[in-house]
Amino acid sequence: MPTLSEVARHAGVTPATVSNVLRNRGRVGATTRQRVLDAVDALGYRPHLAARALAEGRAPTLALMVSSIANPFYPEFALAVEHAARGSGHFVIICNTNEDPLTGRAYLDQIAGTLSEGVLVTNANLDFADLHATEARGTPVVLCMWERPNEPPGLPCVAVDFRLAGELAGTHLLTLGHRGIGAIVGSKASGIHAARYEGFVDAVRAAGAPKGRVKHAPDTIQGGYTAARALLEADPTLTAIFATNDLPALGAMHAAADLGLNVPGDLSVIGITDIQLARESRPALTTVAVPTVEVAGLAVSLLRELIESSYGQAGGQVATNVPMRISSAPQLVIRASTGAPRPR
Amino acid sequence: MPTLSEVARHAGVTPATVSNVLRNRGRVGATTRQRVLDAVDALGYRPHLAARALAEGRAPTLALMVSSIANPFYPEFALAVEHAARGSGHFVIICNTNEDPLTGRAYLDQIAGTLSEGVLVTNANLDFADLHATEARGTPVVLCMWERPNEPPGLPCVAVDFRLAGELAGTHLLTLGHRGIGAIVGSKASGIHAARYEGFVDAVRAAGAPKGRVKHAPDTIQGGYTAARALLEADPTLTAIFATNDLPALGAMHAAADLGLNVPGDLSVIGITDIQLARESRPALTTVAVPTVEVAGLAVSLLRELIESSYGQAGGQVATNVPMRISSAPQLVIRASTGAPRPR
DNA sequence: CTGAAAGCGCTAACAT
DNA sequence: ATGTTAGCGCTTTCAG
Repeated sequence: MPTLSEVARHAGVTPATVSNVLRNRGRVGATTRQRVLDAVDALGYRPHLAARALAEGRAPTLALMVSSIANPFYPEFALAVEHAARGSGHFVIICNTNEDPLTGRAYLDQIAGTLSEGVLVTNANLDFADLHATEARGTPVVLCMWERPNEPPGLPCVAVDFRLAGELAGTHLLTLGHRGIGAIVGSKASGIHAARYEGFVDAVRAAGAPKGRVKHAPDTIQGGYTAARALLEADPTLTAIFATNDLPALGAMHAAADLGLNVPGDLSVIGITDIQLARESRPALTTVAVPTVEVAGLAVSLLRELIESSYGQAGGQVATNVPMRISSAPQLVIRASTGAPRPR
Repeated sequence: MPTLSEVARHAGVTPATVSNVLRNRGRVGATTRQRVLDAVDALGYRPHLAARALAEGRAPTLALMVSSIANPFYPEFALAVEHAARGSGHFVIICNTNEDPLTGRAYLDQIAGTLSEGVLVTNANLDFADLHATEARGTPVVLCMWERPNEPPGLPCVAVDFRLAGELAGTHLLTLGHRGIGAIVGSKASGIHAARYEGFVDAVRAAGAPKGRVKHAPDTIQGGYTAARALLEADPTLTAIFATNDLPALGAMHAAADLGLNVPGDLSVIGITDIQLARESRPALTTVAVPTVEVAGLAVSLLRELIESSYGQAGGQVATNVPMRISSAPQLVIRASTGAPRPR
């Protein structure tokens, strides 16, 4: 691998000049520039990113913390993040925490500030203290999916109004005429889906409808399946199920199938997020769509801003107030899994 | 962020000594070592990975080239790769090529050898010439899912006997009694699923069964859906569908549902790979499982070996013969989407 | 067993 | 418009 100096020698100039033409800095004569450019591709020169990172004091990567990329929401989000990141010349390192705060901390300790100049956090079950620590050490952090626009966390974030998402789902079901509605809410350790459920409950209460049954479940198809069966067996009069995420909603549809229930004839099912699979399930899942791509874009651009401004600052303590971006509102997407309850 | 020298100063030793204790190199006195260790965590020191990479002449990351991480197979594979990579202290950078060779090349040009010391390639539709070029520049490359153990590519790889996978699928259907079988084969530009289809055809031919219809389709649920409908409409007597991948197989099941066909009563469906979704579909998909985790492990360890040995070599030209690892055989996993054909 | 010194490949003032 | 000079933070001979 040829180095900058080799290119310089080959072109009969100094390394500084080569560096300048490569990054369009100090003005360089048109003829010299051409000579350098020729040398560059004569030798097949590629800048050494690690060397550059060291010299610039900044790394060309962003770390994306996810609990497990096997959950289909994350790949979709990761794709959008990568797209946005490339726009600013960043590569993205995927950090699977497997829901383990220690793994998360290990990642943060190792790469934050040394290999990545910024950290994007999805619901990866990380320790907030660790996040604050990495921020204090000078590496900006942004939370990608904060669920409560009205209750900012202590960290920069992009928020999505998930309470509204829950409300929209509830209202849709109510409007259709459902009164017996079961709810499957993601447990995720820290009751992370609480806002979604609150929105749902508010909608139901506003309609003066009887509050239905609730069951907590892991954020998986299987989790939703089990929860739905339990719900339906405990109360066979339920005509609809609301899940705080698409995966459990999909599981609920499977449960219905196994119970001989037709969706949406006998049971309506609605989720939240609108992952790819929601479009591809049979019947297609009605859900409340979260603007995933937009959120990824907002998160990356907020992170970039924080990164830029952090290089102005002295130590690590950056901004005075913690910034929050709010995504556009979640939107109800009516597909085939919901319909009017039919008298049984 | 404290540096090595600061730690050294704090501990009253020189940087060299700190480096030594941190990496257990030159022998260091127990007492000095302790002093250093204390300084390290008194200051909260973290090694600067970019600096280390530069000094060592090697980077702590591996690049994983995928066509699009949105295809559910890749996240599963990526997870396994990351797990294996962490075992050797590597982070993994996800490179989505979106099937575009130019994007792939851009990634290779930028990170291979400067930010990543090795490249893992899945069916990302890259230009082989580019791959050879990065290899020639000294960065090892390994193909993760070569489909023909008997026809090694010119690159190091881990091969899976996909011909056998196709054969297993075909045999299963034949054994069940099917005679009218439709096939959906992934197009993927370069007819990448040819081996799978050949195996299937061989099985069918060996049984003296009439060769059924074939339809090419993209490797998606939608692609399988469309292809299956076409197949079924063209020949309603088909009692089974073989798809060269799980996603199209899932699509075929949806098509069956929309056509009012019961699976497996009216139509049996089988795929290849055994992605997570295959287990979670209704009915659960019968498929031929590929040892994904094993493949990821083999790929990473082969890559590691190539990396180590490449540091011995002078320029870039490494081994004399191109290594190939072969995974254990694909295995039929019978679930609920296949059964005996019922007379219609 | 520990220190001194050179340098990885690049950037960034500052000179010229 | 180009060259000089210092490093970035770490590793690594080679001395002591």
